[in-house]
Amino acid sequence: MGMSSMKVHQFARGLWEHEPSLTLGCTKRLRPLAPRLANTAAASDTTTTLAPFDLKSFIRPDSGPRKLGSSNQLQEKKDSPHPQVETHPGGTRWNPTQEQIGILEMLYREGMRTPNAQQIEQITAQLGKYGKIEGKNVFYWFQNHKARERQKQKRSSLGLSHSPRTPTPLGEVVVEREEDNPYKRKCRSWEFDCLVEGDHSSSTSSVVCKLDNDDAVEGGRTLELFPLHPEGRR
Amino acid sequence: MGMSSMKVHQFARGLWEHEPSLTLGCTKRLRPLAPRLANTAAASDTTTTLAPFDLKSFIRPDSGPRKLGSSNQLQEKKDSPHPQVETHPGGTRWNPTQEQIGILEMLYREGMRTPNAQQIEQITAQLGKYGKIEGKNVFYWFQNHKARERQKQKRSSLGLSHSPRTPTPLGEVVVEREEDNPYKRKCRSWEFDCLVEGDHSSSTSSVVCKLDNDDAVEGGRTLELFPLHPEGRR
DNA sequence: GCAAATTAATGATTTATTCAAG
DNA sequence: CTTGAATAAATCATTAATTTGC
Repeated sequence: MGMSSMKVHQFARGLWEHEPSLTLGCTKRLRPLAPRLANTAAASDTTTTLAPFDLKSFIRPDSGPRKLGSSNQLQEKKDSPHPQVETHPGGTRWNPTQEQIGILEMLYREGMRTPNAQQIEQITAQLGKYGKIEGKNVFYWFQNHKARERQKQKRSSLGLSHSPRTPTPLGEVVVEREEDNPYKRKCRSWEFDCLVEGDHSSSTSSVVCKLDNDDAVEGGRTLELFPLHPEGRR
Repeated sequence: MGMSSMKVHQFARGLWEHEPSLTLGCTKRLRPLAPRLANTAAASDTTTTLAPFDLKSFIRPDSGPRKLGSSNQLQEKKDSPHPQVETHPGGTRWNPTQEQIGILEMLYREGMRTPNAQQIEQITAQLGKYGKIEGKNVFYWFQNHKARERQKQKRSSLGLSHSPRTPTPLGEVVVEREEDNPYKRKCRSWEFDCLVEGDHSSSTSSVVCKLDNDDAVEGGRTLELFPLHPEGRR
């Protein structure tokens, strides 16, 4: 209701009041700064139980366990009474199986370099049959593999240092210079198959990702998405 | 269970066997302008309960399910009698409002540098009251802002005298050497509030993100997630 | 005054670098 | 050492402010 919107406004106003300098900031943008209005966005907050938006929680997330040499201002408290982020089961880092690696390498050989969200989704689903895996693993794998192939190439061109290892996929083709693309970009907004549904009361908006997969992965596998452009850039 | 794995196995094997023919050596994709709309993996079949995992669709994304404005020159501008861009009027990139910028800058000043997923979620929810925004926008904003502030600083230190016009907020805290952290990493897997549910028949696994937000923004707002570690690194 | 051309700023992606687990 | 994970740097792409010509 109006109440809630008021809340937000209050919050915002509070912020600004809190920072006198902010006014400066507002007029600071030299060039592209238009007296743009917030548009109707505000209107949209019709009935809402506004979220807390607790600044403190932002600045000093409970998750800030150890702070290395931060030494920044903002004292922190090292509490962690509520591990809100349940340490996901599975523990550490992804350890790909042979099958997974095989598929990934094949895809790479085929030319895949930066799969988009949709593709990653599918790949992940398939590789999941061979072992626990998440989208980010696929995402990172391609990034790392690409970068390291390039590195390897560069290195080999320089001084051929012994490269004893490498379970070389026999018959592997040298992937020479498969890159250096003209770099054409599309810059489109990413797209995922996400639906937004207004829902019951919920002080904060929560994101729920539902993956309707066939097999029952151990209930509760988290699925992460990430920023990816829809079409492979190239 | 065994069933599905077997199937996958088949699939995988198929891929490998396919490999030779797929060598895209010849299919130079200088221009991914794929006329072929074969899209839809969705359309595909369902012949098997197993997902398609169509390699072709991977290599040749065509991902533009819809709205893919195709890429470039080439016959674009095709009408669209229905200006009904289901994409929001802003269609393209995020254009922050003053309020949004103000809040973000404040948070930055407060010391926030790399908000974690949870934080971003909250920030996004709040900023959403002032205008359309997605998590990735917040994520990028912090990255860009941080990088550009650093850039600015470096430049000013190198160049001539210290910037005379610094609108330095009186008594404002020094921007501190907020960088060059010892780089301590936590290496945790990102976490978002995602749930996985096995679901009804569906040839392909699809991801559905449900945001139970209050305001009903034009139905169908896409929500993207991104890779973020749960706790701010530092 | 308005609209095309120019330009500054900045949003969005990719690449390079780095840290740390095994 | 190898490589998964994460961030920072570099780069591209698009928008809005400004300029220019009428």
